[in-house]
Amino acid sequence: MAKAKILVVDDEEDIRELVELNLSHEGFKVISCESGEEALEMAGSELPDLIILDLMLPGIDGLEVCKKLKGNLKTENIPVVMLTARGEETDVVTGLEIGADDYVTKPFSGKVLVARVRRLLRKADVNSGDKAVLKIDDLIIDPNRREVLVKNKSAELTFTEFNILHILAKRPGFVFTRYQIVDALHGSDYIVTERAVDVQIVSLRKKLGACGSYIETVRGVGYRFRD
Amino acid sequence: MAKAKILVVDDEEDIRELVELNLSHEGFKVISCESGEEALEMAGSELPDLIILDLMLPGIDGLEVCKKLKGNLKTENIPVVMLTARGEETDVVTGLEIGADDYVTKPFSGKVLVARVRRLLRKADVNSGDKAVLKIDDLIIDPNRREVLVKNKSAELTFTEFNILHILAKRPGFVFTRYQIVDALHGSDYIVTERAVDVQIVSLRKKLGACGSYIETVRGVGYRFRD
DNA sequence: TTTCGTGTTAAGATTGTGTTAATTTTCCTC
DNA sequence: GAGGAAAATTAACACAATCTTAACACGAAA
Repeated sequence: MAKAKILVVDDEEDIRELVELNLSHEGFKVISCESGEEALEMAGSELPDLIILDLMLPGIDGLEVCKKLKGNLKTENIPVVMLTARGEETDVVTGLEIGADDYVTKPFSGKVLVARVRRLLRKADVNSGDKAVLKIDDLIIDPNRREVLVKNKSAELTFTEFNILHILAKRPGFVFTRYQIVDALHGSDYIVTERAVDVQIVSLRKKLGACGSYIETVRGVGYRFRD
Repeated sequence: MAKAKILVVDDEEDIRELVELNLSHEGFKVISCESGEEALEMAGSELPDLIILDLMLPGIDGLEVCKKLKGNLKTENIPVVMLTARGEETDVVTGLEIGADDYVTKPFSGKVLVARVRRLLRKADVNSGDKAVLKIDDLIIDPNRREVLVKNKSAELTFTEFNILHILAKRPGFVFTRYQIVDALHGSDYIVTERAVDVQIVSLRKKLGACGSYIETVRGVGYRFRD
């Protein structure tokens, strides 16, 4: 997976920095915040690949944040690691019931934390089902290689082009509005013109050559991959 | 989605106008009021698609309004965006607990606000449950694909044709006046001749071929989908 | 710096939608 | 039934909305 983005939520600066240091040292992209509210907001807008969540937070506490995350379609699949102090085991149980995916008790070693994170990311990666190779007639889309073959010849797509194609092709026939596409690409409240999508579609079709027509425009709505 | 109606509640005229300007510029229909009491009244009578609610209001404050909205069957599903000044974070927490769907802190950029509004509307749209596939004998209507099959052959409907068919078919036997149809398509106060609907119906029937007769005209009233 | 990816803007092409008006159908009354 | 009025259908046209495309701007990476 391309450098995973991890959201760290803790109100104690020491701990937050410790966690950040460990993770970024291992090549993860780290974003962070101090409160539950911010966490919910950032989870929705940044769509991190994993969230490390302290149990004790001012305002909405970790349990509540977790519950909300798991209750939201958009964030429900983001793995959550709970950070707890020893002696809060009761809450840990509750956390797991609520849908946290793992927990680490303070004090913890950086290595342990990183190992847990890696494990969860691998799991999520496998479960995401986004790695299946799609074959549609002369078109082969391989998410693992990030490679697209048209009549067995490689089409050099850019990052965004590939993602759009993948999004559409995963659900053939299903219509996506331009904003749904933008949402899937970047988080929500990523601000662009609808035309930006059109432009990508144009060059995507061009690069797909004969298979370009697989991408249909649905006037007044958006785009879809031919079924 | 037909032009969404948005209720803006703020006692400061500047802010209200700023919000209104941004939203109407983006094609939303905007209604507004200055107090919590009016907000509750208008929410009930106008049933907006979304409400933007300032936290600080004279009389009933934003939190209270939100709570009442979410506690009322009729309005509980209307998404609420809270407007707060920086430093009112504590209230934001409460706001989210109470059921506000998002919040934007002042000062805010118009683009961010619009992006948030769009996101919530999309979410509401997806959750609205209007995505069920309808099957009536040889006719299959799939809102996700925006596709209509007549005897398993795709009928290429335009945006409006599809919407009209969907509106009628969702309630077989139920008669819709031409104006009800227009209202459902575009908001109310969209000005057209009744004949405009007739024209759409004609080409709709033509494209539906054998299934065209499923759409019955009810003389002097409007149209209905055969039961 | 140069190149490449991405987003914006605006002009042009295409398709969709609404109006008008002539024509046909329906239904009511005689 | 026949006549007539009201309503619905239909086709032709105008214009409006939406999509496409090209040219440009900007920032990040090479």
